[in-house]
Amino acid sequence: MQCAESRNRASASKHHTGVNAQTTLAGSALGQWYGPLTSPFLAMRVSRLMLVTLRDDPAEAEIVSHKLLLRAGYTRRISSGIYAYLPLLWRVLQKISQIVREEMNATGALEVLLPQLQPADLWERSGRWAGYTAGEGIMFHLTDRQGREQGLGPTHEEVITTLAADLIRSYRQLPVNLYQIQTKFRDEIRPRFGLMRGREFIMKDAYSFHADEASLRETYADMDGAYRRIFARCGLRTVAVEADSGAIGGSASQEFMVTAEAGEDLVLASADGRYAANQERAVSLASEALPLGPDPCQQLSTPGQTTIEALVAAHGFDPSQIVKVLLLAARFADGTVQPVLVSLRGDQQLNEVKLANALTAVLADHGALLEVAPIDGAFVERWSLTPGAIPFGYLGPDLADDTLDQKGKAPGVALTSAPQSPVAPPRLERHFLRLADLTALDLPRFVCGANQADSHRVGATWADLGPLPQTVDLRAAQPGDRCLHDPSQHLEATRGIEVGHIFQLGRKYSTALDATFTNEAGQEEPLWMGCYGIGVSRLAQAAVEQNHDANGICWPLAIAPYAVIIVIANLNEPLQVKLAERLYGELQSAGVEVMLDDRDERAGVKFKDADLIGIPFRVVVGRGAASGQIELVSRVEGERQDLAAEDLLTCLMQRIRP
RNA sequence: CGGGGCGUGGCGCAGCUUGGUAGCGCGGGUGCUUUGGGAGCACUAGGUCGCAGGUUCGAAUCCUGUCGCCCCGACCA
Repeated sequence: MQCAESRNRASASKHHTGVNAQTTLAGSALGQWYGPLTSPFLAMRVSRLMLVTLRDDPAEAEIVSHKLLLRAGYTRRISSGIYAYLPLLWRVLQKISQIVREEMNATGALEVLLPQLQPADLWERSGRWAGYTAGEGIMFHLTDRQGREQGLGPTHEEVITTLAADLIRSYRQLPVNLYQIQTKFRDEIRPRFGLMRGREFIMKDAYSFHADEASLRETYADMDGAYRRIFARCGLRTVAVEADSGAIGGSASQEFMVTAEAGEDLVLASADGRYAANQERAVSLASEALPLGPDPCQQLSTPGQTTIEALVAAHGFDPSQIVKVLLLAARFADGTVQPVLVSLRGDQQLNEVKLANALTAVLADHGALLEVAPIDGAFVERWSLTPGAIPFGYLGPDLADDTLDQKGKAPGVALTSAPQSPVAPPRLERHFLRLADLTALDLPRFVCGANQADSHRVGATWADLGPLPQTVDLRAAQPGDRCLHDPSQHLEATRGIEVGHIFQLGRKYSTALDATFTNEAGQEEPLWMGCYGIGVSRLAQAAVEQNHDANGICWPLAIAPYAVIIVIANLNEPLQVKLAERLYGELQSAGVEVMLDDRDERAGVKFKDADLIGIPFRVVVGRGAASGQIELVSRVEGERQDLAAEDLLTCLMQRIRP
């Protein structure tokens, strides 16, 4: 299939007017968008590549990988969070896809392609339509000409589970694992960093179905292994971490992080390598609290001391002796607005993700959690609460429910939400949900607000404060914390880019969408499910973030758009052109993915570009061409090697396929 | 959504405070010279300053609105 290019090689003139195989759009005959690389894509003349490299960093890019992908001509922004994949990047994406495909297939997973346009009623059945389309929801949605609502798939649980409900009847068909590599649409609150967080991006997503949880665990472990092989084959350094399941739901989940400074996630890991988790999820041992003196509880005048810092400065307390109280309001899909009092030890920070999970679990009846926001003056006004009833800055865990009483207007009159809102109108609960982190509840005696302005209590005990709040793990683990598995170990922080995530979903979606099978005993039961994602386009950029130097990208060989670039140093030297063309043909024939820089540019320009676009091996055909001598340069090590043209193929093959 | 910043030839920027109808570098084209790490010289094409109003004799510049893009945040009372 590479014959078209071979034929043209002979006719390509010095001015490169010959039509190359690449321009015949042979690729479209592949049929599959994300299909494997085939021979028409084996080689490329740079003069035909529409390659535009930039000298200056584009103003739109902030992080190095984004700058390099733009400068080296891999991508262009079309609008915020939406990018075109140019020819070189498309090859990278196809290579990554192919590695993913091979490893997925090796586990017995089946490739499919599911619709991106998905009917609202599917999402209503799973209970996610409102949450995904209203407010902070990320699903692009539209109404078709029949007036039916449709969403653009941000993920495919609903579709795949519906298919499973249709197709899976018996335990004899199980387990199965289906995957696809496809464009996803997510209307991100804030797209950023190019392909890192786009609104349209390429993802591999897989969904497995099982007769029981043990089988799910088995496939989950298979996926863990497959993912490790995929990232290793892509040449990436990754770390697998415990993760929060987030909006997808379910129980166990693990993320795969490409370690890089520009990563959006914070990973906390122990030096012994036995524990690693996303900070959202991480657990650790808090430091011991300093004990407070035995004096009985008494009021302390603390005018203007509304922060932990001020209390500490004025009275010499240690932050660990204080219970701080955060006042928040959680809004749910059914319109409920639930005031929440969170008690934390003064030296600890709230982990919002843990809080959101706790709220979702405790108040499951109210549907999806849409928002958690602080209660402040604006909130008091909005809900016509008694002004001044809530003594901000002096809150105690026992703040009375009657501070939520309304003054004046009848409930809800002045504050209905926009009439066209798809979500139920908000309705304020008139009592607090009281939660406390274990580190706060463990304090025998502590300092806390007195629920009146300018006053705290010293030596309070939980017994003094009425009913105990619900105990939940709410504190954020921090770098330096002691580890649970071995208190002599401490958590260390690394930044990471999440490129993969695997979940044990359980039966959440199968139950909601009535996807059942008949078990061995002849009874119907919901399928067990797992899901497994890889951000293919994000992975490409993460690879750049992890593999670059001052001169440009240094692609790992396995995902480089081409393995080799042959540079003709001086196009006016017929001997050089002739030798380069000969080597170009030889490498193609040997199946090497090779590009030929046949542009009429000075050598320096071509060297710079070769470095910038990051091709792993550069062959320079220059002055030595007359005597059949060429130069082989490795992009990463920069090592140069002079050799006879006849030895190039052998030498390269050793490097490329050791 | 809140905060901050930015929109001026293809790209990166200056000009704006103190209104007088655009400038620099790179890039593009042509020619000559040069030819192993982003060449030199000459000539040349290309923008009416995001868009819409307004003020003014006159607006890239001042005012209002609007659109787009980037960054931080959307928890710590």
